[in-house]
Amino acid sequence: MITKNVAALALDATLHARGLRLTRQRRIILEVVRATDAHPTAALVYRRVRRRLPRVSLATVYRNLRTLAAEGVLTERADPSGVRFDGNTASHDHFTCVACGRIYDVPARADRAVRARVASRTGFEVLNHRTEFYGRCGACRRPGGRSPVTGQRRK
Amino acid sequence: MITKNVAALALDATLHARGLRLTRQRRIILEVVRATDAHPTAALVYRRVRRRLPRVSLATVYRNLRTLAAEGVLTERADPSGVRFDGNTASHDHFTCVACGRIYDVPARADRAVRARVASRTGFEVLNHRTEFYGRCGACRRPGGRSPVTGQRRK
DNA sequence: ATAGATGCAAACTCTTTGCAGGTCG
DNA sequence: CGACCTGCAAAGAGTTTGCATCTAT
Repeated sequence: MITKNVAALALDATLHARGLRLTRQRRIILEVVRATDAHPTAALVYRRVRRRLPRVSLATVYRNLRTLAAEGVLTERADPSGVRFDGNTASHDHFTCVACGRIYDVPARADRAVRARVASRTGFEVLNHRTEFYGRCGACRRPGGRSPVTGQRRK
Repeated sequence: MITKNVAALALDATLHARGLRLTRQRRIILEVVRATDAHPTAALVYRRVRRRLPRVSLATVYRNLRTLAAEGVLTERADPSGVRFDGNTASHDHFTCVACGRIYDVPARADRAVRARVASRTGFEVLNHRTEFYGRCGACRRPGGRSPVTGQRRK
C-alpha cells in the first residue's frame, strides 16, 4: 500500500494507538460496512468482502467487526434478525418497516431535553439514547412505488 | 383448577379465542415473566419455572414464550445479551445501565409529536416507537447504595 | 524479530423442530 | 375422539475459539 487517503490515514492512526493493525481484511471489512446503510449482518458483510477477498474467513469477519465496534469505528446493534452493524457512527435513530423489514436511518433530533427528563426522574446518569420507530415505509405503503425518504442509499 | 381469578379468566378467554389452551406450563411461564421486571431471557424463565414444575422442558418454555408474544400477552425484545421477554405490555421505554447491564423500565411519555415529526419527514406511516436510554444507574453511580428509581421490583 | 492477524476447523450457545405420548374439552 | 400440548432428543443457526501459519512494522 503506497497511497492512502486521509480517512485511511486517520483510521490507521486510531488503530495504531491501540496496537492494532490496518490489515487488508480489516480495511475491506470496514469499507463494506461503510458502503451501505442496510445495517448488514455479519453474514452479509462476509458475502460482500468475499467478492474482493475470496479467501477471507467468516471468523475474520466476526473478529474484525467486533474489534472495530470496540474501537468505536462502527456500531453494533441487536435486532430480532440478529446482530447488525452500522458504519454510520453519527447519532441517528432507526425506522424499521414492519412489512419489509428494512431499517432506515432517521436523523436524530438534538434532544437533550429527553435525556434530562429521564435523568431527573430516575436519578440515573443518562449518557446516550436512541429511538426506534416502527411502521410501514413508503415502498410498502403504495405497492409499486418508492417514496422520497430519509437518505437511504443502496439495498 | 376450580378457582380462577379474573385475570386468569380473561387470559383464558383470549387464548381460547385463538384455539389455544391455558395449560399449567403456559400459565406458570407467564406468571414467572410477569413476576419480574428484569426482562428475563428464556434461560432465566426456564430456571424459575423449573422451581415450580421440575419436569418442564426448555423447549416448552421457548414455545410458550413465542406463543404468548405472538398473542401480545407479553413482548419480546432483542438485546446484545440475547432475546429478552417483558410481561409489561404497557408502552414504556428502557434504561440500560452500561455498568451492571440491568434494564430498567421508564414510563413512556405520550409523545405523539415525535411520531408525527418522523412521519412528515419520511412519508412513512409510524405505528410505534420506543426509546432506549443508556447510562449509569443509581446503584452503579454510588458504590454501596441503591437509589430511588423508576419502579423496579425484584432482581 | 515479534506482536498481531489470518484461515481453518472444531466447539459452543442459543433456539427450533420431529416425534411419540399425554391432556384438555 | 380430535386438536393441542408436552418432554425428550436431535438438529440448526449464529458466533466464538484454539492453533499453526502468515504478515506488518
